[in-house]
Amino acid sequence: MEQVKLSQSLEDYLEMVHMLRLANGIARVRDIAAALKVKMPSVAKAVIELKKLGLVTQEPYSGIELTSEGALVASQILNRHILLKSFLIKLGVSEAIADKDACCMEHILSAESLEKIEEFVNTPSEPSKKSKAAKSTKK
Amino acid sequence: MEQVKLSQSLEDYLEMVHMLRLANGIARVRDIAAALKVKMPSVAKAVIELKKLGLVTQEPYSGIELTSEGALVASQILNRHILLKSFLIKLGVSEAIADKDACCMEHILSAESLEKIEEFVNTPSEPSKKSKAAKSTKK
DNA sequence: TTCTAAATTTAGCTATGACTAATATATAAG
DNA sequence: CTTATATATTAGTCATAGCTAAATTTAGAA
Repeated sequence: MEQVKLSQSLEDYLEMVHMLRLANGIARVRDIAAALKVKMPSVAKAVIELKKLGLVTQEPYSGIELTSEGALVASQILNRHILLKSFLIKLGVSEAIADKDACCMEHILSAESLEKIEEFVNTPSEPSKKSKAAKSTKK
Repeated sequence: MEQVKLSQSLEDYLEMVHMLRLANGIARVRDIAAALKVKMPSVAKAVIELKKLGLVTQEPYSGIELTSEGALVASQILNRHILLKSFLIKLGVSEAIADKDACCMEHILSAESLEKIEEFVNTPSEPSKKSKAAKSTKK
């Protein structure tokens, strides 16, 4: 595997294809545009790029499919998103903001930071009544 | 104050002007280019933009100065950088990676997430088993 | 079936932000 | 003081990624 290097924008499009297919079974240009708050021609252009990269396929005028490599990359991105969202929520960030910020962070963090964040998320927190004082880090 | 909305790129340039002035007393195009790993003409262009926005001033062929507003915005960005770097280091990320990742995160996180991260950083941690945590002489 | 509306695509414009090459200015060496 | 080198600027190219307007195709309603 040659590790495709995607722009943040293309990562967003690819991830959204994956999410819409999980949610609706199909990823349509219209829905991608609505979800990412861009216009349909922007989606069409992005899909052309993703096709060139071998990450998606599409019959003309129909829904977008993921190739096996596209599915792999998309799920990696989605996993980062989920991890980062959980992480922010654990810090006390509201869900909506956690989702939005995770969406930006998922494209930029190094493997090392992601790893440490994962360790943190997987560390059970002590009886959290409201304590802002973390005590024991039991693993 | 009308809250200038800067691109990530311009935030990086403005922050670097500030850092170089703190470190060397002067921010030169050459040093900004070296620090941000871009070429000098890219810096020149960015400086033109920052001048238009009233954030920096510059005598032709000399160093870049911050306006009072520029200094304010730059120090806000730098403070975010410092916070995020401390945060990553507290999670166990190495200093170099923490610095690099902080540099990306500083442009994207919402006020709410920054606030929660700040709370986390300011929470004393108990003796960690692998204390490779903060101890470093940051520059 | 026919036609209208929605979805998709194409063409082309704009802004940002990088680059190289060439020019202008400043600084340092002799 | 003159000149070579370093620094800064200008001009122009390219890629990304958004947009609008217009053309094409699909699909649903009459």
